[in-house]
This record gives sequence, C-alpha cells and structure tokens, in this order.
Amino acid sequence: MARQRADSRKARKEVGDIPIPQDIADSICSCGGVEGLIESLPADDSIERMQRWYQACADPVRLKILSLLMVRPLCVCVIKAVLQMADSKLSYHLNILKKAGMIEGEQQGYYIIYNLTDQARVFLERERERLSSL
Amino acid sequence: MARQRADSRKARKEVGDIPIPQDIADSICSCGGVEGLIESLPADDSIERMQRWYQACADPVRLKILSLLMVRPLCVCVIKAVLQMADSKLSYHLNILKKAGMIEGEQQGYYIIYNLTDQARVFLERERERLSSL
DNA sequence: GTAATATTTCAATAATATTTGAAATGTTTT
DNA sequence: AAAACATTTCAAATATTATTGAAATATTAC
Repeated sequence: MARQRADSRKARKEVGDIPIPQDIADSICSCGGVEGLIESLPADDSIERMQRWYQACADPVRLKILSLLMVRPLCVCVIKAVLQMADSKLSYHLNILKKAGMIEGEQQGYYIIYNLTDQARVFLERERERLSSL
Repeated sequence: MARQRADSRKARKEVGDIPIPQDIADSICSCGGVEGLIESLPADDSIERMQRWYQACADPVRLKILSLLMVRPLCVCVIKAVLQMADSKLSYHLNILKKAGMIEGEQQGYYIIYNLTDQARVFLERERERLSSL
C-alpha cells in the first residue's frame, strides 16, 4: 500500500509516523497538511505557562480566592474566615496561585495582604464579562 | 476577649467560626465584612462549571487539540497523526473537552470530525488576543 | 454477512494534586 | 529576649487524573 502523505518538503523519520487516508490528507491540504498543523502548534514553554495558569483556575478553593480578591486585596486571615479552612490548606492554594503569577502577597505588619496581579485582573474581568454574556 | 465581628445582621453558629482582628475587620467594613464577602462568592454550580472549563484547558495535550481546532475542524485520525499518540489516550482527552463543552464531534462517514463549540472559540480567540498583548 | 477502518470504552497501573496535622518561620508587642 | 500572632513548610495519607493495551462499538466497503 502506498504512503498517503506527500514527503516533498522535508525528510522525516518514518518510524512512529501515523498514516492518514488520502481523502483526509486532501482535505487538510490548504492548511499545510499534517506538517503545517504541527508547525502551527504553540511552543512548549507557551503551552506550559498556559497549563499552569488554567490549572491554577481549575479548583473551587482557588476560584473562590480569586473571586474574593476581585473585591479587594485581603489578608490570609480574612480569606480563611470567609472560606473556613485550615491555614495550611489555604496556604497551599495561595502558593499555587502565586506560582502561576495570578496573585502577589505583601507583608504588612502582622499580616500578608494578597492581591491579584494585573494580568490576573485583566483575565478575570474579561472572563466575568464573557460568562455574563452567555 | 470580646468577639471582633458584628453579629447584628443575622445569627450564625459560633462553632467553626474564625475570629479576625479588629483592625482587619474595620478594613473590610466597606465591602460588608466577612458576611459581605461570603455573599459575593459565585454560586456552587457556577464554580463547578468554571472549574470543569479551566481544568479542560489545564493539560498540554488538550491545549494542543484546542490549538489545532482553531485552525479548522479535524477528524481524530489527523489529530492523532499530528500529536503522535495512542487512540485511547487521544479519545480520553477529546472526551474531557467534550464534557467541558469546548468541542463537539460529528460523524461523517468513517470519520468523526471534531470542532470547537462557539463558546470555546470565543474564549480561545480572546485568550489568544490577551496573551499576545503581554 | 464478513472484512476493514475509525473511534471509544474498560480495567489496571502510574503519575499528580490535594488534604491534614505538626513543626517551623517570621513579625510585632511587651 | 520571651510571648503572641500570622503564615508557611513539611511529610504522610488520600484522592484525583492520566496513561496503557486490550476489547468493544460503529460505520463503510466488499
């Protein structure tokens, strides 16, 4: 059986190469075929950053923290009083949001006041808008 | 030591109630205090939907699938050829995106052609715009 | 109907993420 | 410097999610 995809542009190793039917190959011709699609993928570091960002949003506790910080900057003790959870648990989630670049904490006397980063605020405002228009 | 938060508005059970310092209580007075913040939280079902949505985005394989479908609708076999992975793995991830409401599949002859939902397309276009302006 | 193709489902395993409670850190007050 | 308070870190236990390969389903071609 003949290979279905054109090998014209550059040599690729055949091992692990997954063949696709001719009619399907034709249909994706205008976007550069499989090769073109591969090239259109975001770079790995970009994918990683997106993954960390969305992962940070993918938890009820963290969504609630973000929602609270949309109202105003808050110290850990208030977030804890609102969400009613153990210190260490809250701290764990704050740290994930911090690592994702969504929040920053500033020590003020006894307390650490957390606030959204500019990036996160933009994102959350856009999302609020988008979700309200569904 | 006296309780720090006003109990004026409604009776709440004291058990599990986390006290906050007076100065902090004062500082969040303008947003309704702890009670006000609790009321400002999104409803549970809303939180759940958001969680499922962002969770769907929080994986490299799925981000790549979404990126590919931004180019054009594609059948499973092309996605497989681009991402070079086992059928069952790909199917697993497609299913998660489908459950989150981000993609839909339509059987066409042999193939199932997957496409982004309108919601997902709006989201991804906005995100692309936002991320490019960083 | 049988064979061929495309995709999904299933069950077991592996990998990650979350929760928990105790101990540690860092700040302020005395 | 000791006590009090706010928050974080750590290690163990639990829960969730992802991967794998085999078997099942569904569609089309013969």
